[in-house]
Amino acid sequence: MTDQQKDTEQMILNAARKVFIEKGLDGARMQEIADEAGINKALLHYYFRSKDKLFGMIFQEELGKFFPKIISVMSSSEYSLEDKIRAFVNDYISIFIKNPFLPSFILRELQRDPENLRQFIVKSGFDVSSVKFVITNLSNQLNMTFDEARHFMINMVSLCIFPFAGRPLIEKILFSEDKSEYNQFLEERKVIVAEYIIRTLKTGK
Amino acid sequence: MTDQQKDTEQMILNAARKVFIEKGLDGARMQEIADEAGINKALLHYYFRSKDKLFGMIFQEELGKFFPKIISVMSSSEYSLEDKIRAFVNDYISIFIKNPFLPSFILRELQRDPENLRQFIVKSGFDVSSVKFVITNLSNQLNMTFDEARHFMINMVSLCIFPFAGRPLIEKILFSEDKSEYNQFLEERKVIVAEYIIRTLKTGK
DNA sequence: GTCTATACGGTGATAGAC
DNA sequence: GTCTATCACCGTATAGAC
Repeated sequence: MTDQQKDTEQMILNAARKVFIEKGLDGARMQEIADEAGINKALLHYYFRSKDKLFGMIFQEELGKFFPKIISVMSSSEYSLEDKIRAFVNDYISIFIKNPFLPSFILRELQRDPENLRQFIVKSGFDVSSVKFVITNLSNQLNMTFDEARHFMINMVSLCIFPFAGRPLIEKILFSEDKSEYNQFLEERKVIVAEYIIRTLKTGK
Repeated sequence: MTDQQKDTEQMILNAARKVFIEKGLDGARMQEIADEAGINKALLHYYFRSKDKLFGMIFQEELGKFFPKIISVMSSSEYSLEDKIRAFVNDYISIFIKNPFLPSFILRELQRDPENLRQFIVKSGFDVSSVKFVITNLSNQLNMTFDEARHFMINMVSLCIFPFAGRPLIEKILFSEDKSEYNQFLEERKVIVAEYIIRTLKTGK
């Protein structure tokens, strides 16, 4: 593959990523992706055959980003549980600060087509069983049932993700016009959410 | 307006609600709505002029459901703070159990078009300032800053909503094929989330 | 009010020149 | 590999009969 090919392909992917994440599969237009990439529609099909194929590439990539890579840290024995929670929350929220529309994108497209999810998860290289393993560990450490630990885990993830997925609404209702205020708020959550969760552990369940 | 008119109009709205909520504005087809309502496309336009207009009706309605009506209860002085939290969480989660796709729908469409949000909120009759009032009250009762109380409030809402918006993903990763298991899980959260939040109040911040 | 038929624009995809 | 031109289809919207 020549450099030129690689460049064009990459430019297309970058353009597609931007448009698909903002508009979704249904809302995106091949013309808009072509414009964004500075080429024409025909070339999109030359490289990726169809809109669906191109979308698949992007979705796969983004799903990979979405899955918390640090999940395995949660099951290590090197750090205290509290520090693991701090690391998880901090890293996960940081990912979304870097990719603010990632949560909305993933949630939207999963809703649109939940059927193919399993194969996408497999291809993304995410190890589903590791999450169950983490939860089992949690249930042991915290004297909880598996079900309770699952609630706990999902609570943690909810607190990280929702302020991104619900940003338009929350921001309009509870924040000023100044976007930096909400960004500041998200920044604060790296610490606040972790401490909030840890606090629940200090009282008996 | 005759009964017949009212019936047809209502049938269209019911069909449109179902299709729009599932597919979103971009994914929905007027043909599908017509089929669902047992009529033809032309009649849709006769009653609602355009797809956008029809969508607006539905979105407006659903946004009204989405806003927690019980928010004012939070600022009453009749119940203890803990009981108010229990009531809020219980009622809010109950709404989503009855309307499981409401959160995804609202979040998706807000993401698509955040601009017109303000006017939609106004028309939905939701009083934005009441939320700020509740948060101010919270900050007084809990010896917090406004900013901290806002985090607290958003945490509470996150824990209620996210398990619905993220259901396809969570269910696939952490639950069995049996749908009733996840429904049971959501049912449990009416109590678990409230107690989880209350627990954070019992340790000093 | 409700239907069938159709106009009209847009969109994904392909053909073919260079 | 990249472009222009074009096709075939689909989706919204309207015309007009009943």
